[in-house]
Amino acid sequence: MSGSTPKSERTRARVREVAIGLLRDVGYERTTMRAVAQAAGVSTGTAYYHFASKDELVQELYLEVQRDHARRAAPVLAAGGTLGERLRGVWGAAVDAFGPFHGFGGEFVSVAVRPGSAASPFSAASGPARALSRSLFDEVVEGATPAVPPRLRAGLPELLWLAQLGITLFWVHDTSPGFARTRRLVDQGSALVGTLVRLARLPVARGVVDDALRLLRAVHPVPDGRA
Amino acid sequence: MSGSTPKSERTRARVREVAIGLLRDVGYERTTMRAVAQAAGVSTGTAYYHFASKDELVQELYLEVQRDHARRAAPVLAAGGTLGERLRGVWGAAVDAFGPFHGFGGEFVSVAVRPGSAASPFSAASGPARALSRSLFDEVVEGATPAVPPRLRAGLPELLWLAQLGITLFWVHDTSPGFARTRRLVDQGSALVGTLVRLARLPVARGVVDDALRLLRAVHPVPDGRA
DNA sequence: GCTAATTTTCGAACATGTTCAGAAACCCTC
DNA sequence: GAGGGTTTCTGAACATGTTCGAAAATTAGC
Repeated sequence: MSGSTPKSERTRARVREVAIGLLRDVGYERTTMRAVAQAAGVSTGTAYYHFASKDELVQELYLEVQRDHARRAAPVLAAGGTLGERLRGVWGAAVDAFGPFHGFGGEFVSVAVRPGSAASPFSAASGPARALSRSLFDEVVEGATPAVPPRLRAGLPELLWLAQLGITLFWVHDTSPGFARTRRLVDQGSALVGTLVRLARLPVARGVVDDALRLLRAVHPVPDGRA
Repeated sequence: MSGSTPKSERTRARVREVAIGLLRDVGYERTTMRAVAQAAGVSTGTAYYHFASKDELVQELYLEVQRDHARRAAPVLAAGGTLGERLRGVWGAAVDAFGPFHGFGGEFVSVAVRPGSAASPFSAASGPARALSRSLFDEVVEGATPAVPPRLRAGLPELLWLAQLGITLFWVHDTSPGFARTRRLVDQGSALVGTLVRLARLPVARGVVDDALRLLRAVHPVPDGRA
């Protein structure tokens, strides 16, 4: 709340940065709390004073990566284009942003998927990170040309965000050089979504689309709460 | 290879059973290796002699649960019915079989999703468990009336299996009483799949279906290998 | 400026997963 | 049944995430 930066904030920031650097360089397992504390020049107790758990430190890394993703996706979102093209750009930017962490991706995903974990994309703690990530897909849908049918506007971004989680899970297990298989998934998947949304305009599809939307609503009652 | 049962097998089986019981009753975290060993009447070292890690013990539990799932799904698969009905039955049986573990589901999923983990559904170690689970969806598709279009037979079971992973992930985070939301997801999701497969017969859908099948092939080059 | 409260830091302590050097039990050969 | 080799078992030891009571530093009140 105050204007100046109290000392405690500086210690916290230092621990945060050291932790992110270590996680980036040596992965989840080999980044011990003792190593973080030592590299930050404090005791382990102090590290725990500022961050409740190791997972909370991982959460900071997530935020950093998501900011990077948003940065990389910005030009795509500003450029216009079809839904498929925009989606391809945003998903592709995600693969680019995640790249450096592939070696430890599994560890991170494992941490993220644990419901209790602060780093879970569904947890309340990662609300800001999730909102940032979600908003990218709002923009993908909003700025598409030709415009996405209004009926789909409400649910589609959420669906695309979930699809990105799936892509991430796939990427974690992808050992092909340059993540070639994940790239293919992104390219063909985004094109497929474009085609499906185009088809959704046909009268024959109305029934299925309604069913899908109802499913989405039934399953997702609280738009922004904890799940 | 021998006919009789050596003593070592008995110790191993005892550890296995105690571990499964503890995991079932008190969850992943509170099931310590020391507790398992003590309850089995051996030392911790002995437990590690028979099982390389705690995850490997969890893997044993998975196998058990999957057998239970298969048992529950059997009558559905024997009964015939439409694709949607059969799918609903098999997915519903999964929710039933998983039920007792909901409290610790997240811990288990977290373990399962770690690529290195023996318990990962994509790992070589869980090949048998995966094959068992996969085969259920082969049967779902094979026995459906009216028959599933031949073009879809190859890829659909894999897709439905993956969808079950998604449902499981959803279930883990589902805190509604009786897993009501997950049940809705299963009911409406299986119906939606039924509708989609029905629509896939229409000429207008031929393009999308081809794209989807191509995507599946491009992304999944090795049908039964490690991924 | 001094005292009391509050914030921040420390480091020892605890429980856990895992390892390992060696002891014990077992099995086979002679 | 004695000796040697293999399998099985043991429990102490290690590193790790986390907790906690107390010390130190800082701030607030007067």
